[in-house]
Amino acid sequence: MGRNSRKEEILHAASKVVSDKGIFNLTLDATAKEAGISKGGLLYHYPSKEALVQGMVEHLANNYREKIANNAASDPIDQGKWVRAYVDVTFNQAYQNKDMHYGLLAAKAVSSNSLDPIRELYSDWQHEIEHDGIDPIKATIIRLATDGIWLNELFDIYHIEEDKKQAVYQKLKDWANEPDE
Amino acid sequence: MGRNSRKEEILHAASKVVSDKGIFNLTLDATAKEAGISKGGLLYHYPSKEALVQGMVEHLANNYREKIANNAASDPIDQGKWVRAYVDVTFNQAYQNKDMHYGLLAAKAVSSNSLDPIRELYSDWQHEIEHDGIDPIKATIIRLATDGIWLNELFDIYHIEEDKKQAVYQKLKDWANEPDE
DNA sequence: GAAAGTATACCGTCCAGATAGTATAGTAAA
DNA sequence: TTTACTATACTATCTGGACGGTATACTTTC
Repeated sequence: MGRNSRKEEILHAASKVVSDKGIFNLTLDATAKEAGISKGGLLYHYPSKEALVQGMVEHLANNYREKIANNAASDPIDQGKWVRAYVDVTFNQAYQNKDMHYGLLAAKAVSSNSLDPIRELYSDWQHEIEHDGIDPIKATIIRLATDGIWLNELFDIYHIEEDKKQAVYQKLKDWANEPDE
Repeated sequence: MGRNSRKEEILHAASKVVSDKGIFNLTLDATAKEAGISKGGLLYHYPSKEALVQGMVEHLANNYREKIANNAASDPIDQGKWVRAYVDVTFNQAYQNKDMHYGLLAAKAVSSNSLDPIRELYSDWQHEIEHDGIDPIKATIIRLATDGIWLNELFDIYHIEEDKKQAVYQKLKDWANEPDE
């Protein structure tokens, strides 16, 4: 733990700064203060602001990829397993460390390449989802609707009510269980 | 035209700066240069950066609201007209001045209240969509999937291919035409 | 086993450059 | 004469990041 968790603490602190104060206030000073270390210490771990944001994105991408892969692997039914995994993890697990999503906001703000790991991730998932044994367009719509929820929340445009969210979740999962039409 | 279009030109220039150089480079200098006016002239129209961003968001919200309201009003069939209007406009019209969406990015970066007009807009639409004569959960999913497309593009996470986009569009419209289940 | 060296993990200060916003003097046109 | 600007100069503040130092633990060498 000791060795690695320090860097994670910093990433978490950076996310919190973005979440609390917005992207423009994601500064090295603020991050260091939030993480309880000095600016010098922060720069020891992440030698530039860009490296810090890169770290946020990579951490997020790795976590997410692993979760969904595990979920898909443990699904007893082959047909639709990737779609279900995507829906399940995004609805139920990703919200627990939602603050990590703020890494995306930061990445979008800092530079365009820093989003590369995310683009690759979604490109891979899209491929799995389209070859998942269910109608690829329907599968894509399920994916897009799922994205719609978390992107709306991330952007602070529309926050779906909990009961409505559950109803949407159920319907999307039902669709993911129907065979090819 | 003369009086009002100057302000619009400035808003457009600001969007272009965000689109080309990212949120962090949306500066007053860069916006003025892009709009072909002096910094003093820019500040004459928008006395602060926040006012500029506010202008971007309000202009975007007004345009969007009007387009969808018109589309819904001219739909011969009552049932599902708001859902269809939302899907139609977002898929077909909003992409033409896509750069305006960058106002959202800027607003998200600058301050949280500047997104208020957008939040109100979406809150109103969500209400219409849920009372549109079709299953409200299904209607919400259609809305979310539509959001998924443009938010993914705005965020630069996933760009759907044109033919796939058309197929999704068709299926969503079909669903919006089916009666209540 | 002491001395010397090396790696890791920080701290705190300093500075150049960028930026928002102000001020001001002047211009053109309606 | 008011409106709609241009052009330039200036201030105050913030920020990234470089840098020099410190503390500790481990390793090598004699």
